[in-house]
Amino acid sequence: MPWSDTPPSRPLRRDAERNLQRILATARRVFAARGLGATLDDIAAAAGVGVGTVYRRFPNKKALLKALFGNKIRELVEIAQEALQQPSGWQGLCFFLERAHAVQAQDRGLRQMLMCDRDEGDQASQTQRELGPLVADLIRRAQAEGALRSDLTATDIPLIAVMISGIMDQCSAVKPELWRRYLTIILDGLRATRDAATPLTVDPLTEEQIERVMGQGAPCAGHGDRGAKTDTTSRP
Amino acid sequence: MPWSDTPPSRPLRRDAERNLQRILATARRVFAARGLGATLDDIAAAAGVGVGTVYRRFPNKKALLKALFGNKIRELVEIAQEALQQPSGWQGLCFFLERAHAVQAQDRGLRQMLMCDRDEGDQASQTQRELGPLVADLIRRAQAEGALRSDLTATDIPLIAVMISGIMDQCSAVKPELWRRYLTIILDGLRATRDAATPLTVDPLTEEQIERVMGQGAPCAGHGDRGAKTDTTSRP
DNA sequence: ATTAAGCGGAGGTGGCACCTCCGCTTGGTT
DNA sequence: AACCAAGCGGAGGTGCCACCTCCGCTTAAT
Repeated sequence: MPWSDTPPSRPLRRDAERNLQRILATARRVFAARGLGATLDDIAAAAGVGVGTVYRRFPNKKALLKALFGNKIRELVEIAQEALQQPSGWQGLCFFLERAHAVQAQDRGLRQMLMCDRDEGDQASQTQRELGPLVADLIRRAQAEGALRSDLTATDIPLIAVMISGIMDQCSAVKPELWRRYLTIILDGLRATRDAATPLTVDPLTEEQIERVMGQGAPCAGHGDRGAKTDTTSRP
Repeated sequence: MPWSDTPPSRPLRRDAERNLQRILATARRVFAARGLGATLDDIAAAAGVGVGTVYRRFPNKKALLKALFGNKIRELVEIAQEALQQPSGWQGLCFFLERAHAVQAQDRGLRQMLMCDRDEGDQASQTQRELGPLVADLIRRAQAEGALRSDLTATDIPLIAVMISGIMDQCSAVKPELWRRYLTIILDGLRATRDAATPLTVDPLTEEQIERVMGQGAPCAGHGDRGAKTDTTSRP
């Protein structure tokens, strides 16, 4: 299964198979916790194997990522399909946003994958093309009922995901479920009309927690990403 | 003024003064456009001077940043004060969120500064401590009127900023004013009750634009930040 | 017992940001 | 006009870190 899709040339030796599984499991865990920036060296160490062992199974980091995230993204399509079964369009939309973000909440690497790391023909963007029509349908239905504000479009959904992801990235270490609080607020903003606000079931961050999240020593280590050098106004 | 706060040891030579101003102006522009990750080498080149010239005026990058962002952050305090003058609490809150984010929209570096790069006693976190009570007041007033949902707290404000910043970071190159669309939605989510949804005055991204924003080749270059190596559960 | 498959992890490679240093240039002064 | 300290440029030093390779040793399988 790894190492491109060459047919099962021959079964691996038992220890090798065990190591492979260890690597996959550890990689999932590490990328989920630390994001795609985690190095294969880190993963090897965490899995208790040498780097060489990782590189024998996967020619490079990208190949490992592909192996890991291939199906994960299909999950979103399944959630959208299940959402379309919901009794009302509005419920369907809520269901989708809730579940899709719950999946992303577990996995920082997946978030980065969805936000920006796609490259051309891989499953990621392909699956996302499948997702598009389903989401458009969810929106259409909810609007037809008059429940969803009429000026919302399909392209708003990924940008809602961008907002919620921001919360997760900043806060998951301190309060992993906090994103639900803000999704509730956003959903209240999406309703065409409503009376009372939906009660927030997740408590806000305390002053002390917010200090920890925004304060000194937070991520951005070394100022992280240094901004595209290539000008952002034109594209080849 | 630069180089710590030693008294005006002696006026600079005319050409040196000109270069200093060039450096400051360019640094503002570059950090605003590319974020704090921009290098002093980049800034020097953009300003048409050598790196050495930059380092003669500022001992290191941090010093330059301090010189640039000192006042910028006070601006937010002033906005909050002006917001407290508004006729209603709700209008005040809207005014504050609108204006405060408008300032951040112009400046990616400022955003990063506010989100995470503070270190202990500098003006940034100090000013932010000033901001706290003002924001708390804005919220109290808007709730007293019954306009703002009663379960919102002061710590929600910076997290709304996190969400909106996410939009700006992803989209400012493609559609700089897009954040207003999502702020409108969030504000509609913050109202205690409402009838119709506030019309969105900013158009959504087109399919083609969203492709450009999320698609292949986006930021995250090299996967940027590689996730705290130090465990996030304890702090010394 | 034999042997190919597998293993580990030191180290090579490349890239990048921060900053220093020193020989040349130039504004200001006398 | 002549002098010289202040200023300048930018090549290059330093440190760091991620990716990946290589080869002598170990071990499962026959």
